[in-house]
Amino acid sequence: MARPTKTEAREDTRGELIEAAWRLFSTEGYDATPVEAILDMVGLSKGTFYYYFSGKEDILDAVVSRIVEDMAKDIKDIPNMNDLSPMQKMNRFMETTSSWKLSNIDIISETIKVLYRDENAIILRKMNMRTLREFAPTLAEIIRQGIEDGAFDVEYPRDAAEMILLLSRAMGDQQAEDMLLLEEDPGSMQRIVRRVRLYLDTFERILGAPRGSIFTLDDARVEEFEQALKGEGVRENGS
Amino acid sequence: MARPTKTEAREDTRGELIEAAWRLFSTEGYDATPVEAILDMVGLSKGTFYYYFSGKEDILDAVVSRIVEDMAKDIKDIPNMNDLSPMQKMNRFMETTSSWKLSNIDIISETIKVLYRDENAIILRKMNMRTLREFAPTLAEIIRQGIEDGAFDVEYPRDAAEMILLLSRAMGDQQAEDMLLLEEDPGSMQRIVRRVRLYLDTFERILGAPRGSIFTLDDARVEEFEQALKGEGVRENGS
DNA sequence: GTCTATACATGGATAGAC
DNA sequence: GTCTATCCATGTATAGAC
Repeated sequence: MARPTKTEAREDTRGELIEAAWRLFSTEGYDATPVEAILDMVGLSKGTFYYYFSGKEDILDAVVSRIVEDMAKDIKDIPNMNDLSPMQKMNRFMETTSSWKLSNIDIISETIKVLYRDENAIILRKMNMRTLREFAPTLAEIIRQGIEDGAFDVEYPRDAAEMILLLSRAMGDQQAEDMLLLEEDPGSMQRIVRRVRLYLDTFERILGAPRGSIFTLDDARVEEFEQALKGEGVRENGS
Repeated sequence: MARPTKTEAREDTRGELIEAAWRLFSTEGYDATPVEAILDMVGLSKGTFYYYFSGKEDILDAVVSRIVEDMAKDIKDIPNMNDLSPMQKMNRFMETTSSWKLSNIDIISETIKVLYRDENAIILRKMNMRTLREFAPTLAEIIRQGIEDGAFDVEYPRDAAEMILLLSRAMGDQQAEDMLLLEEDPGSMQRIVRRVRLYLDTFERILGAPRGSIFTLDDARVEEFEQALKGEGVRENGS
């Protein structure tokens, strides 16, 4: 693994470091990843690291920023998508941001297992703080539109937005735990579905939207959910 | 600071270590506290530490256990307090557990400032996990009683209980942040009150309780809140 | 069973040359 | 902008006294 010469590959050293850091943090954990390991992966040495970052926590911040900003790109436009109803916008928002997005549950499941370990609490904390700050305004705007539209009944859109984001974070926490349990106890599937329903219900209540008007978790969706989870964990009985 | 001889004071070495650890973790932070510092405070040396604990994270677990179990003692009986209505039990529960308990805000505010620093995320995480597990059954029981009583309308008490605990955790997070901001921007007081109201409102909605039936944040309470916060931070103008 | 003293390895951070 | 060399704090482990 010879280090590439200056003239070729190395044109975004900082970016490479961030990417390598994320790859390691998300597979090994934050504490468990020595700065050295990041450097090794990219083929650089210590001095260089401290040229680009003030310390280990600094590169974690950079990693988090990159991830959150990537997501932010996808949601910033939602309020302007005039072919969508407020409710559809809301759904789109939730689908884009929520880590419990079903479609790629198998892809991220390994990552989740790592991130939700106690020692990595700092990663999630930073993520959550950033997402709250970055996403709340957009979500508030969607809510505001919903109010005008008569779909929602909320007094303070910004507060409601933050509350919803906090709630979905909590939901993510729960689901991460549930997913781990699921590997040994497939019976906990019902509990998961029950919880998701309760969360969705609460969202609606916060928004003052009629029950079932948004975020319906219909049987098809549950089915999809189960499939995704089965792809994980219980691979042996390929039924 | 002579070390006490074996015959006298040292009869609960483990307990002393836990207490010292908490004192340091809550003032200096977890990472920032070397195991050495804990030992110094108690007057012991390294070997002793590893006799009682398997490592640094182990003593953190012990600290968290002690705190959570202390709180648990105070709430375990609430369901049996037959002179209280379900709503009153609910209120009692919230008052006992919530870190946003107003009465001692000035006492704990320094601690909060430390605990809510990113690097200490692991402490809060462990706390939250434990509280959820320890308190959810009791809270679920209270809710169950409320359902029988007709005060609440909930389908799955246990799920609702967990949801409420998650929500109060989120509330704690927000308030911790707000409190820090408050020191530079006293105008954020309104936002705090607004948020608390929204949270209380959401609690009620989750419980299917009539609006305003529980958790009322009346003006007297707000006043109390403001006083408590003024005692903190803005001490210079003793108005 | 309880504690002291000490050794060791890891890993974050810095200084300064090229 | 990148490297080498080095420092030093600190978590962890162990040998052995009482």
